[in-house]
Amino acid sequence: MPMMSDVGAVARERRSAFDGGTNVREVDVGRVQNFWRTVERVPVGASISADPESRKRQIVVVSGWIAETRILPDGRRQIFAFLLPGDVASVSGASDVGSRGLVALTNVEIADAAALASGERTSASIADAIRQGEERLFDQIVRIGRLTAKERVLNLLLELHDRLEVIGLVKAGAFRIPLTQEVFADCLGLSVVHINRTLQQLRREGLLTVGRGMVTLHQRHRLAALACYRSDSDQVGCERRTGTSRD
Amino acid sequence: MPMMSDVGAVARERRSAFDGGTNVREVDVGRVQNFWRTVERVPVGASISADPESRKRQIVVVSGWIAETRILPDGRRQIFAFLLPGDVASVSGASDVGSRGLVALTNVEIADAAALASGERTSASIADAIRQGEERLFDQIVRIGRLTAKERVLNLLLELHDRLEVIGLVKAGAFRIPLTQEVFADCLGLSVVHINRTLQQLRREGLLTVGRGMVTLHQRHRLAALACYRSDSDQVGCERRTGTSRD
DNA sequence: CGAGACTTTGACCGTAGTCAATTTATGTGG
DNA sequence: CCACATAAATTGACTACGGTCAAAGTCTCG
Repeated sequence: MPMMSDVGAVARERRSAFDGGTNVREVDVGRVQNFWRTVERVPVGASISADPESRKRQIVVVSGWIAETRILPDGRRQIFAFLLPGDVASVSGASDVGSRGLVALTNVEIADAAALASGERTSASIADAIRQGEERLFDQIVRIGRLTAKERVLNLLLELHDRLEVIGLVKAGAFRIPLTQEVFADCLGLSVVHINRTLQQLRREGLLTVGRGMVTLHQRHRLAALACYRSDSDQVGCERRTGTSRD
Repeated sequence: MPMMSDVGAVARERRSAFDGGTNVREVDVGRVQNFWRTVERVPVGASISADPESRKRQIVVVSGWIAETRILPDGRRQIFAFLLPGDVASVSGASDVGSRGLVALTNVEIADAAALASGERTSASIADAIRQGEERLFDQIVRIGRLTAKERVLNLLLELHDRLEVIGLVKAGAFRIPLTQEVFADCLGLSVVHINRTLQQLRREGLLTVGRGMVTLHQRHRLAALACYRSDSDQVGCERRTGTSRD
């Protein structure tokens, strides 16, 4: 039985992402309409690059999942982060080997961040989204630099859970992740096989339920401790750290 | 015979860091004087935190090395980046477990970035320094996420070499690194023992010379390929990627 | 010269990777 | 609605890169 999949069927997350995602409410109607005019659709698997003329540009994810990646000349791939509805990212021109690139993991809708940044409240929330994105890079570094495979998987799932919850994409503790185990592996610096085995172990331990693109985390609090997970500001405890660890 | 050490004797890098480091020349005298007035000394080992009142602040490294780190509740440590003369970083209040903190790896001199950001040229170069710092975070993620121990060490050394060269701290291909093998390990997500063995291997292969806080990289071009190193914009080739690799 | 901080080494272990084959979706055309 | 092709998830066997422990060996410096 498959665990995750659905790399393309989850794109209709919903338009209302911004109602809860970034704090963009209370913007006057004119600007909102102008904003929606810039929305653009990107199909699964497509890479998002800036128009040839316009050097750089910042986009806001309206719906769908995007992966920020880099491909090494020998084929190895590293995914830096996942962009969810409400997230902001800057797009560079080239998406070739060696540089950073954005790839749509599902059908995606993106819009121009500039079109939103008209009011001070909106531009402030955009700046905030960017800051959070940077903050997550540090978590990512800790994850692949100092956590074990099990901790990495849990930690990432916890982060995704919390981020999705904020934008209302978690129902009854469960949420969709349109991620292939391979994508997971490339994000966490592990091999697909090992990701697979780690997930199974976590399932056997009853820590989570995963399959068909859906994930449910059980015992959130305990998981946070197990994965050295720190939700945004508060930091949680973390087990082990003495000699060999089995478990 | 020791390889690296000198965790504290290398702080007098030189005042002229900015002459070549960031593009801050041609600023009027008044501002420069005002800037130097904000310079502050930090002793080796001390952690740099923002004053209790002033929430956040940005600093510019004038001389010495700083490590941007995070300590996990169980003691594991991850170093995100090394800050060299000319680099800019934002300091948060707390430097406790779980959050990001700056630690002086040598005696350090730092100044207020704000004091520099008066002219448009200066503030532009500061923004540039920040952007480069962010860019390096991605390299760091690739390093610990997808490179082997040997590649990580070489890659980091190459980066440090290039950064130090720009600010004139490389003489005859050699440069000082006031880094303990332990610091190296915590940055690259490896154990001290393995860092030690990797360095020895690299030495035996004649790829580099290291000891007494000095490092010299031999065959730069070949190293870049071996370590998947991409100097700033251009990307270099990368070997291996098929089955077991000995070497 | 002794204490403490670093670097080295050796022995041994285990987490995670590689290969390759199998099973299970998912999707498409008839 | 079924056969087949393809993508994704699993498994088993075996390997190796990197970690842990612990005991030297070196430096540095007061």
